[in-house]
Amino acid sequence: MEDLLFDFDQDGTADFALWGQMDQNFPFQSQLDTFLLDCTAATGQLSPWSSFGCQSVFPDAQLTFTDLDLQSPGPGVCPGGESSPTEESLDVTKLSARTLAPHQPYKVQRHAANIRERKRMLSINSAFEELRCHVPTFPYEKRLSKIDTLRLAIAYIALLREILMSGCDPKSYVDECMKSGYKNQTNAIWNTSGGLSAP
DNA sequence: TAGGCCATCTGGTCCT
DNA sequence: AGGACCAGATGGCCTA
Repeated sequence: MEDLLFDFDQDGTADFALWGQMDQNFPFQSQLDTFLLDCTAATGQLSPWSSFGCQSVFPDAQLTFTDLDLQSPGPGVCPGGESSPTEESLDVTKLSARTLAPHQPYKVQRHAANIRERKRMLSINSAFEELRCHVPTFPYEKRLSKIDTLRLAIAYIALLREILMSGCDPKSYVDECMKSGYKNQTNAIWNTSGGLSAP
């Protein structure tokens, strides 16, 4: 599923679509993401190229938050289903004044580590979003998955490299690809989710 | 309903 | 010692 085939013969507009921007279907994540991105940026852990502006929401969350009794009892176990991030954010807000239970140092450390990990993943995700904005897609395509984003980026870079090496006008090069059937030197395929075939 | 994708938690390892 | 990074496990959501 989710096959993205950059068929240069698709229609007469394909060559321009290649250079255009981009994913129109991108739903700018959830309120939570925005919320936590705010927090992340406030703590200076956002990826350096991110352009998200933000305010600190609970910058000291690592130090203040948690009702340890509400923590999940084990890996992946969340009471009442996965506690939605929004719910957790609310909990954090509600509980921010609480102090950490001194007799549960492991849980405190573990929870702090969880928060750091979440922030780290958010910074990775923001980098993926940034990358998605630089990988050409057709407007009607749905949002690229992470793996598709990486694969398309690889293929796109390969194409750009070939254009540079060729010294041709980019549009002429693409036109030539369309006529002859595109196959680049690295055998990268403009096809996602099916996997890039190795050279 | 199965499979894909994703977020989150967790424990281990490495680095500073 | 504490933080960053990583991979495995788990569960939720979405789509064909």
